[in-house]
Amino acid sequence: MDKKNKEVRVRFAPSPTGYLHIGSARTAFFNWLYAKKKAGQFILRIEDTDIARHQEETIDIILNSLKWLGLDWNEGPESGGGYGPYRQSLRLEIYKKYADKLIEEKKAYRCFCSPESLKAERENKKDREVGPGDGKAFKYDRRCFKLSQKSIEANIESGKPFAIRFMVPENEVINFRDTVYGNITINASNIEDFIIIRTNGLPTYNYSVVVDDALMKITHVIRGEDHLSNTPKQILIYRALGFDIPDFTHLPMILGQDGQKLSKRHGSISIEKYIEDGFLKEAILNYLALLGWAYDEKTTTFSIDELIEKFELDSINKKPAKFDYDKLLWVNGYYIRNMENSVLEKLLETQIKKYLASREMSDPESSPGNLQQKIARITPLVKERIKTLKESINLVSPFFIETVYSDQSKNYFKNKNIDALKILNSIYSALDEVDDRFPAKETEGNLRLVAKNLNLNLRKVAEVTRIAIWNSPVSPPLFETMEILGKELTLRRIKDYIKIIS
RNA sequence: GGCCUGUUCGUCUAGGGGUUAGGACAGCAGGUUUUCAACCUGCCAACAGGAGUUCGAUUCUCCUACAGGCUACCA
Repeated sequence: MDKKNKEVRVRFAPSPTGYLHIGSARTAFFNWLYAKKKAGQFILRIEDTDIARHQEETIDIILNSLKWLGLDWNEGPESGGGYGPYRQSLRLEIYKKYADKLIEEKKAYRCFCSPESLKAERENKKDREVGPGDGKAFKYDRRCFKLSQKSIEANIESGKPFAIRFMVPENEVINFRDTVYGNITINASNIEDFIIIRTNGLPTYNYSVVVDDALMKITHVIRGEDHLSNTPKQILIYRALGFDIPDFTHLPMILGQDGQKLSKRHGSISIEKYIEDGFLKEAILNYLALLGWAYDEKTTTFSIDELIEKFELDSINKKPAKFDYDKLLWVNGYYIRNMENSVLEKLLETQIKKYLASREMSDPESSPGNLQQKIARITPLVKERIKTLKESINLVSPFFIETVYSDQSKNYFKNKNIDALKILNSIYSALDEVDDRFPAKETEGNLRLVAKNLNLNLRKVAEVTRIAIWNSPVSPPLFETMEILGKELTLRRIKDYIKIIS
């Protein structure tokens, strides 16, 4: 069939060694975007062939992070599909079958050498090369390929463990075109006979990935740049097995601010952590899209639909990108600011409930319905002031918990040339005159009057009030805040604070 | 060591044989303002270095430097 008309099938193939890494999330996202753009299929496959590092429970974490990001897949371990199973640990028979075929065709062979002895040889070679050396890396000398049929059988008979090595053709040139990196040519003589099936019967990455991608009819392999150097090996396998070779697209790495591969010491690298810290999936995805890709010279924010429309694999650039947390924060704030209030309310509600639960309290004075209403009134006040959902707690907690004045608040006016006590007494009476609904307009009007009478600017009066009712020099807009707090609470706090500084 | 790849403001990037090298984040300054934000205005700031090709190179070629990846019975 014409390649152009073939249905696009892409895949994301994480190995369950921890959590969904921010870099893997980008890889998944670019695959997903491409599938959506081409109305193709997005396949999820779990590469769990490394027993030592494999952790069963992390599969769920990864799947949940993908779901949270909205990167839904058409075929995968849970959903199934026509090309399963979608976990490599369940496909061992398949790998074995093709390995046997390769052995039969003399394109692979059993290797009885022990890993330990080979490792020793390798080290040895390295030591000897402290001088100019011969310019060649250690390459397995194929000694097990040269074994006679008889000794092979004897070895098998005696139960001697073996791995299976791929027989790399000599003097073969491998040439492929990467969507991002362009034409890559390397000579097979630089590649040693690498292992495709380990002694324990499990396949290695470079082999299983080919078998799976081919059998799952993957048309476009989109993955991290760390696999670019592995691609020639894989192409050799495709050729040996007579499989169609897919298109390759390698994505530049994501690095930490120090230019090193993004790792734990750079801070948050798992999607989970970003969820917990109050990031929005739209913001994360938008930011990730901009790491290594740009649409034009100015656009920095894209909805998912716009990305699907505008995203192109061949405009991805080659340079590794440093992860800029500040820019992510900005993007997140942008999305919060531009969000429907009703949507933000729900998110804030979850956040606030979690916070209250962590303090083992429910909203002290409101029923659940009241809590919702209260949050609905608070939302527009904080919308432009937060960069993450989690951050909202700092700004909003005095709405929900009793104030315990900090030392900073208690001493706030000590060395300032302000008669806070006098001002507060005036404020108290001025506010007491406002009716019980405590509308912002009226409280503001009254406080302006106080300012005028005391010959102060509103700024000073607001400052004093803010410390008293909010226990902080920073708050949401003061008069709206008092309105939501209500007359009773507001006045009570002012009274409390007066007592403290008296 | 070998092989592969890359290098535009601090960061993400646009651009591309002749441009005041553009935008965004961050930073700085100002405006607005009841604080903090948001918003508006302005400023700072880049083609790694050296050769070559060319009338002209940041753009093309080569070399160097630096960085990353692979070179595993990790993925």
